[in-house]
Amino acid sequence: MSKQYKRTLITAALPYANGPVHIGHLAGVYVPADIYARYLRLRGKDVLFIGGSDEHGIPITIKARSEGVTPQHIVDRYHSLIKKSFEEFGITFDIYSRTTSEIHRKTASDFFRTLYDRGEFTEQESEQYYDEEARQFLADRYITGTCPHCGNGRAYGDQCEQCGTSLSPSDLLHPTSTLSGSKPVMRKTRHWYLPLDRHEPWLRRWILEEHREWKVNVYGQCKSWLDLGLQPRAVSRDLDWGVPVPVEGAAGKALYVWFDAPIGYISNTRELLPDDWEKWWKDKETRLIHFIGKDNIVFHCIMFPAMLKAEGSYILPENVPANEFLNLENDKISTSRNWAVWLHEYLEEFPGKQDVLRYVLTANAPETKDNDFTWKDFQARNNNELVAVLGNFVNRALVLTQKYFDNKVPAPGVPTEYDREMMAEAGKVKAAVEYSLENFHFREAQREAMNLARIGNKYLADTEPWKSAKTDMARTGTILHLALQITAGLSIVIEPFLPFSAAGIRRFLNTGRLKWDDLGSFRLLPEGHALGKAELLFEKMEDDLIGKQVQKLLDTKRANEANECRVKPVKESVRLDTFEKLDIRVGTVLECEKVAGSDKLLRFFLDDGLKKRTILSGIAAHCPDPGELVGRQVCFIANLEPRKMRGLLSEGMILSAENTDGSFALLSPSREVLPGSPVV
RNA sequence: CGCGGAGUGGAGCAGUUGGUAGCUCGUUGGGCUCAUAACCCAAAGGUCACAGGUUCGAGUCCUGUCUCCGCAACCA
Repeated sequence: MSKQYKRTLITAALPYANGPVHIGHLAGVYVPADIYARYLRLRGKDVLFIGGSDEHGIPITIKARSEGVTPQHIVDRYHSLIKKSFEEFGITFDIYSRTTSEIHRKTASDFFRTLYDRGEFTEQESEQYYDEEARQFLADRYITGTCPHCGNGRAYGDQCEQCGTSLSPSDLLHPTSTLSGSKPVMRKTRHWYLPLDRHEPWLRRWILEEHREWKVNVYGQCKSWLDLGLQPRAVSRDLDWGVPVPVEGAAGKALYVWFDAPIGYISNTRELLPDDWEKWWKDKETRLIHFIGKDNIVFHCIMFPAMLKAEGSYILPENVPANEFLNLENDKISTSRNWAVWLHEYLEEFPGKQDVLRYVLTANAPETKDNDFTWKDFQARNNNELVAVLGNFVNRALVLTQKYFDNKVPAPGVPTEYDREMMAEAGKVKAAVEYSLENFHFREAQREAMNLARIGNKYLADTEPWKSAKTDMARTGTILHLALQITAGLSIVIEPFLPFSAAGIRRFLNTGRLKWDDLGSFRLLPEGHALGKAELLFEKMEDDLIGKQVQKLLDTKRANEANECRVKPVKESVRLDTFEKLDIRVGTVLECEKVAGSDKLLRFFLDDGLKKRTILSGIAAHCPDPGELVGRQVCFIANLEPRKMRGLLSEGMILSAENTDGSFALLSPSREVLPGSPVV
């Protein structure tokens, strides 16, 4: 597959405009896509990098409804927020548009119509639940009811999360619409389907035989779907928010968001280049690359290619480098639970530190498996790698030149054997970075780029120009000359990854933008060239700065827990005789102390009217001062089977009520009663 | 027994077609002092999730088991 292409079209998954962009989106899609685009541009290649917001679909209408605004309102808000933060973050889209644009409506509509006229769709009638109050057909997930298998009253239309069974909405016993709370009714509806089964043979050949080089997660996922057998897939919905189905008698129907969204790549190209867009989508010498996350694989590898093939005049993607997911502090990133680092907030709270986030997300990119982002790692990578290795080297080279050579590039003497070894080593960086980037190994590529700074640091440590300055200025000049050339090389090699810092180095060196092919040369800065003013490229981050971010997440977690602790549904009914088996009584606390060696356990001695009873209870975290409880009366279960914990025998269980925020309250009689009184 | 991905020194990751287990960070010791207590050198640290098998030889191939993530509702 070493085919030569004239140009590369890069697309990045369209973010869904019902929320802002977070670090997961960045690490998975936008940072790698941007690195790739910047790299190719730096090499002088013909590149187009397309992005945009995905603004249709049911979730946006639901969000709008819940906020009492129009869907347009929602997408306007998030589109502008997302667009602005991408710009500020240095994601260099050639165009960032949106699927509510007029040109998209026309492009998607025409695309559908072409396939329709050509008989590429099938039509099917089916019965679906309809919410008469919300006047909307209901997606499976928006219907809840009782699970026919386990009786869970909160099963969804597609799955019961309690017993794990897959369901279809008609299986649910008492279906309820989550939109309005009303009882949905079955209604007939008619939809258009893309018969993927018809496309299976060529998809199979195209992916499984002609694209074995795709990443294993992508290839494996595709193989799995193909082996399972593809099914016709609906491409329309009963919905008024979206591109209307351009067919007579299709009032109230819109294109399914997954049909319309990838066409957004085409519409946005068209918007940017009204007269010239076709060569990017229809010329065999264009290489199309989709950057996406793993959830999107089926759409970009199977459905969209099938659409393009059915239309007939389009090229197919050459590669789809999908990443896995990034977690945040050991937990799944979640928009609805606010468990995320939001790009727009980062930009506000860490002004001028775009490159730090870019660096960390690339260094820890989920290329082969899910990875974890932690603030501690963020801090460590900034302090130990960006500051200590890259920033420090640049600063050393510049400060030394300032000190000994009046801030001008000194004359290069004859390089020593050792100098030449270093130069050879530095020369290898270019090919290593290229190799990794061309195989979409961004993590490795960035590490290779950083190696150039490591080579520089080692060179200075080994040659010790601060020592030779005392005896041999010519030699010192040669050393610094070479160190400055490395610095200039750094401004090239880090450009795709750390564009803001690359610009900083160029400013310090008082030089313009260099070409990728200049990388490896040691003649980038002429003798006598006056340097600019040196500043620090990166600053150390102290614990309190990072601590604030960690605290912010802890607060979120707490808020979520309080939120999630809503009143639970009542358990299954029990007969009176079952209840009567329990022997609940009142006892008076005689002693109460922490159990040595345990964080959680308290040991109670109770007067239960018969004897001194020992009960262990796991509530120490809530009782800073166990001694305070002495003399209080509490309720306990007297006939619970005794159990050993930490070597001590517990004879019963003390009853307490747990509050939604996790705090608790002991149950006590409202006035004093005799120890041993039964609770009835 | 649905399908795909992942499970490698304290942390995060590489390991191309099977041939003595690498990198970054951290730790310990030493060196240097131009530099943002930064830099350089060295060392310690792994039965490559577990159990079998193929092979002269397996992290790498095969079989089974366990754990985590995802799977056409939203979501990178």
